[in-house]
Amino acid sequence: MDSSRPLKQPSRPGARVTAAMVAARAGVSTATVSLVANGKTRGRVSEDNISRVRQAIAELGYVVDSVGSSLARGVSSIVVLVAPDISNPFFAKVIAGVRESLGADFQLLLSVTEAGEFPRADDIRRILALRPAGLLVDAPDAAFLEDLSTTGPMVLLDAPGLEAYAPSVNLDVAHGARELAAHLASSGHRRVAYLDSVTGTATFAIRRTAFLEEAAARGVTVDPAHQISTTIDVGASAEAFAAAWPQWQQAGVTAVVCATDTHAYGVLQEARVAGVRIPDELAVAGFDDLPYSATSNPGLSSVHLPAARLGLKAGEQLRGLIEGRDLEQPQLTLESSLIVRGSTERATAS
Amino acid sequence: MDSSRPLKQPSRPGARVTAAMVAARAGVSTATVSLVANGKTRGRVSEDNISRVRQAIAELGYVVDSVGSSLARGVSSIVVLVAPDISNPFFAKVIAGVRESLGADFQLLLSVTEAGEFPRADDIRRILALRPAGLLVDAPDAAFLEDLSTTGPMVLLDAPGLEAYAPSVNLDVAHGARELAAHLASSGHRRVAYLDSVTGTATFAIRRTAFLEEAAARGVTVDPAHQISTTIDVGASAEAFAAAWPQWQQAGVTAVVCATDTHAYGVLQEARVAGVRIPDELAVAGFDDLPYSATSNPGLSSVHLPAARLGLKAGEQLRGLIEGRDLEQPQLTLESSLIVRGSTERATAS
DNA sequence: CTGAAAGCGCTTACAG
DNA sequence: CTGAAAGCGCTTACAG
Repeated sequence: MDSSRPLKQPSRPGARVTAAMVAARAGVSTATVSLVANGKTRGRVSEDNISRVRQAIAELGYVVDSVGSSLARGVSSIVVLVAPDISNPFFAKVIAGVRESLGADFQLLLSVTEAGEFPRADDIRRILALRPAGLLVDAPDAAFLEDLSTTGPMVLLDAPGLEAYAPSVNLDVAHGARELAAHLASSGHRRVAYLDSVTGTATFAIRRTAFLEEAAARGVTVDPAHQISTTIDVGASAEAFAAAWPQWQQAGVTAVVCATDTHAYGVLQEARVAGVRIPDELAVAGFDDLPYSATSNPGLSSVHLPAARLGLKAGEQLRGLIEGRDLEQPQLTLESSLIVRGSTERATAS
Repeated sequence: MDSSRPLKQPSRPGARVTAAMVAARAGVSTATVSLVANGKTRGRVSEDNISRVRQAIAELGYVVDSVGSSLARGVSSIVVLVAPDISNPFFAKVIAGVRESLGADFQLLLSVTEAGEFPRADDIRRILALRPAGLLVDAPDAAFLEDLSTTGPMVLLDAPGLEAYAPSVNLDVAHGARELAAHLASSGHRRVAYLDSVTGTATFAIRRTAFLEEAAARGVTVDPAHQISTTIDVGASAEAFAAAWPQWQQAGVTAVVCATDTHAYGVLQEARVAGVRIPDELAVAGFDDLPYSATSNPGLSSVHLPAARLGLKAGEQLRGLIEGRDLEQPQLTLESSLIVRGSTERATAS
């Protein structure tokens, strides 16, 4: 009599609906409710009870409590994404890809640390205490993976050279780097500078090494004195370029390759201030192909990396592991390739 | 005898260390372990037992299992951030701010939906089933908040007009919008177009309304026929501008205001293609002041919004609620202001 | 100050 | 097909 509110509104707010309440309403045990709620009725629950329970669930607005469920099962439905830096548009895309592949069955928990730094053993413990269904680890170093020593499902993203630790999805940045070297060489550049990222992530070493090798093979000189590095930050990069440019210019440098587009934006910005004409006086290129590289003036030549696909594939692989499937290809590599824009297209291509 | 491995390495990997194991080692009950692990020993545990337990915890590498803990307490240590779109550099900064204020005590769970869409009742239930310690909701609509009807701690971000639902942190976008109108008026513009976002988020309505009002007050005409809208996407915006420009030009439009910098990038891009000189032929401005707005050529005039502070403040407020404190100021508003750059700085300022 | 015990909500052998 | 019961790991009155 005191339940004057319409039943459509699933229970009064605040009062948690439990399996016991559903069981009582449907006239069955909580075991049966659990079976129905989890779709494990196959040959274990009568049609009659299935529909009773379904109705009770609908009427009460019951949702399986994931804390209780996780405790009983031993794992939660949480997938943890460990990443060193998310204030990066590239990373936003990776996340979007992960979300897409994970779907509604898993919740994505972000474990972020200071830009460029990696979680310590402490943080890891706290994460593992959540009993995640799986782990996605972006751009880790070996030390971190040693620390981790988890036995659960795990997939690495952008972790070249660490394939021994877990199934991985990597980017073939070397390919794009070589294309870039070839492009600059064929445009007539003979002396090139390299603006690297200070982050010790493996991908940056590969970008640089592949570029330097191909450049050397094509007769392009990248003097060690013309290789500098800064944090991934427009301002820091602009400053570093401003400081280095006079020497570079004097040494006959006509192009600068940046480890990320973000670095390149700094160069573009400072070049404008300093009156350096791009691309005629200096060609500039980056990696990542962020959305704004198509918009800057001139457009920024950049090695395109499939961020969303990286996240998508990693999520798919992880799902496979969580569901206990054998992965057909534990190691995936996604292509990269150079997008040429105005920042390297000289009128005087050789 | 069979434990030949060094004890420093906290237990053998894979074997979960429980409070019972710690209790056994320290020669106390699990109740005491719990008290020590949670720092609730004040007048309840002897110094002696405290140090025994601490030592056992260290030796075994015990970490409180958060699933068990959450079930017993009734809430988890998870803070859920509900947001309509994260593939947006603006949002990456908001997240960084949230992380900073939340610290190590809480885990940040991202609940993302399709760009521009909001979670349905279904998704909400699944989130609430995690028993979050608190909710952070970015740019919600009233319908969503009605659905939510949660009683737990919740803080809204960028939710102007919805202060009745929960403590909020908002951005004073109207202020920047008015500054922008004043700036364009004083630069001599008399006919201006407006490129809006199709997302029905309140902030966009406020940006537009405030701009239109101030423009009108200053004798600047924004013909309804010159107000169009697209998704927040460089390409979509570029296309829309390409289609609209001939008419705008004919009608004497000399400036276009974009609801976001992302829209503005599309305009800049297309303007270059179409040979429209910026700012002389057309002035362009946006909102958000994304990092690349300082770098584009010309630099993009934009209303700066403090993204990181938005996340930071919201996180702080939420912590307050979770800890049961009364908020001194349940409603916070952060300033916005116009940053003038080359895209609106005509040589011929009146 | 301390520990035995109940309970959080669920899942899963197990016996019927 | 069904339900009583044990158990997941922890926290918190409660009695001592």
